[in-house]
Amino acid sequence: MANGANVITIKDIAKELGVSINTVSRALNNKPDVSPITRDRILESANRLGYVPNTLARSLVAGETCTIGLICSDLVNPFYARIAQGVEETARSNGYTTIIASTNEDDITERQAVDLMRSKRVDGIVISPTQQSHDHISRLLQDHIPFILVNRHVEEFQTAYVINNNQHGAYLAVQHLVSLGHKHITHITGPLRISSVKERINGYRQALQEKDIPFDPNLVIHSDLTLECGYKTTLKLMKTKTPPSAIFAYSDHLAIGAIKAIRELGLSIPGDISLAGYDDIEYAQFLDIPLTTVRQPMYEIGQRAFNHLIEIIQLNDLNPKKHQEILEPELIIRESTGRVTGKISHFPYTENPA
Amino acid sequence: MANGANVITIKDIAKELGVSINTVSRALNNKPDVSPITRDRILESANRLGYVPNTLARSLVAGETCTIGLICSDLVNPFYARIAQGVEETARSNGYTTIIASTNEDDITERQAVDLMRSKRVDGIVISPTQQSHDHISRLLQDHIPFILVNRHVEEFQTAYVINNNQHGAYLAVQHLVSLGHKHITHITGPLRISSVKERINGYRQALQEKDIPFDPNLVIHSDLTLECGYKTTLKLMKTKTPPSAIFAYSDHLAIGAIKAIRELGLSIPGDISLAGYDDIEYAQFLDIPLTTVRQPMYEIGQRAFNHLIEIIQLNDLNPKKHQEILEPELIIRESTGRVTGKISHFPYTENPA
DNA sequence: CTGTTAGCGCCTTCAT
DNA sequence: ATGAAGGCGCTAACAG
Repeated sequence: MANGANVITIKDIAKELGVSINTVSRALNNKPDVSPITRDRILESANRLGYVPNTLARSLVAGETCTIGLICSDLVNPFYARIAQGVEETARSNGYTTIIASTNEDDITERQAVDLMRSKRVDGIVISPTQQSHDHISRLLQDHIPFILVNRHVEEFQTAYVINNNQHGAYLAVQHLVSLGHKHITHITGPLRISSVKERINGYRQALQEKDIPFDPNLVIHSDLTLECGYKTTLKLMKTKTPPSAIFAYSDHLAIGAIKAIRELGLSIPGDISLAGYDDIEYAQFLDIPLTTVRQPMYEIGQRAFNHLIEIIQLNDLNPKKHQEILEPELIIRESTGRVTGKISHFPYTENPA
Repeated sequence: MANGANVITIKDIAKELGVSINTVSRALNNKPDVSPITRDRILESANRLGYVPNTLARSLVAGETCTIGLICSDLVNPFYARIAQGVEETARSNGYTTIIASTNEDDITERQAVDLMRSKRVDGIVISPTQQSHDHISRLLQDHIPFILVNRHVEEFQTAYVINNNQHGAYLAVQHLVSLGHKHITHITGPLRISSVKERINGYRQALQEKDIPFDPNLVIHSDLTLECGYKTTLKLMKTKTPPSAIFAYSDHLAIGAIKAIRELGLSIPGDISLAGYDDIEYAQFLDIPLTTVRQPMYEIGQRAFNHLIEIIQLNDLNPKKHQEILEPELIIRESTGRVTGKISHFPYTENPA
């Protein structure tokens, strides 16, 4: 654009044809009040010269960009990629363009991304927030910028969101492990500031409680939500004196890291240790050991997030409660979970009953 | 933006402070000729009101957007996701924003994406082309819009590109299979219009030729480049009278589909059949059977593509030859390939020597 | 049916 | 050091 690019404008067309620029504008926008002959000449000319409308100028006057922003932590993570796909495809089929920004779970990057989106005057934003701070969220709220949260929600404010029922999903996974006889179940998860982390811990506790298994806070390990951290955490965990007989990982990504560690230690899944994940990313079924996991509908989350957002934008709907949606997850039992064998595990609870 | 969003402009700041709008503009852009006191007042006001500059307006006058476009087939595919990450992170650290569009390997969508980018007046475009048609590419060329191809290149034109040495990569993989005793090697690949498909076939032939194994065109199967197609193609292939003893898949994604099929048929890898992929996506090492594959540096491809593009943009460099780069791939041997066993394979070549 | 005028938000050039 | 004028490309409102 800055270069010597051949970018032609309606002015060029107008000049060539000896008409006024807004006759050109009207013809190009299929507005009435243009004679068929003139219209044809203009269309022909535009086509021949390779006219491409300048969206910047158009948006500047229209006051809308038909563009939405999507802010999430990591597009290389298939989980977010799938949500992004849901948002993008739905947006596109509704005439909207999506701008995506990755934050790498970094607060500053997230705030910059929000500013970027705002400076580009997107009509609305979909955010999967890092939840390290939230004044940029509250600013969106007070400036009446349409936005919706996905995966996570900020308890401090009433906002629109689309999440899955994290507590119930975690409950299903842990209940499954418990039903296989596991009592010593470690939950590897992320930072406690994240709403879904909290909710899944609640589900974990709920499932234990139901079977009168005491809750041991030491069994909840807070790492970072990366494959690498899943690997390191599991490695350390399995080398302790009392390794668990089962692991419930916050995400499939974390679980994949766990698989790597378990394999490296020469242990077998589920023979030595059972493993369950969360999300059901596409690769979960192709893994070393097909992974038992809790499926959440990523694509649909993206899709519905956009649908809510578009309503907020177009109806200028300021009541967030109408746009808070919780989708139900589903337990997918594959081969990474099995009956407790006690091969490597010590059972402190039964040995030293509370 | 269309809604009642509180979006404030330099005009608002000017009005509040009783100064002219371009004093505000100068202060906000750290230009000289503003008294310290005025500058402070303006900055304070901007900050307090939550001023966010309007990039649309700024770009309109500046004639550049500091935005680039990235067009590729599928962001959910970790291969493209990784390239996208390379582009996006490099762009961001250079002050550029990236707009991404997925084409699903569809020609019309690709052309629409190009038009979208052009209408948004991106400063340049990175494209992994579908190669079904190329007049949109030639239009970029004749309109002097800076762009660079990745992964694939269009032979018809001299353009900038960053690709990997596909022929050599394929050669390495097939040479490896041949060295394990395989003679009946099927190559599952994509449509012949794609440059990398052609080049990898050449590498496949080269490796066979070197060991005087006759080339049988029937062993090159053209499917689509999706996991699903890899699955279906392999299923059909393994049910024929003369299934191969090894498969070289165009991509890891295709190979994962093949794994699914092979597993479903109750066959073992590499016991019954050896399998090699291409790309080395992150999951390749965590698969059912860790996959032997040809690693190409996806992140670096994205990174270098941006670096070339920025040169083309800033130096208005119209000599594409300086921006044609071929990166070297690397064979990664894992567990999905092994010595030929002849368990399920018939060897038409040795049985019926040519 | 067509042209003129004005303005979206911002920046550049030239006066003051 | 500051303001006024003009224009980026486009569209809306009005005039002819």
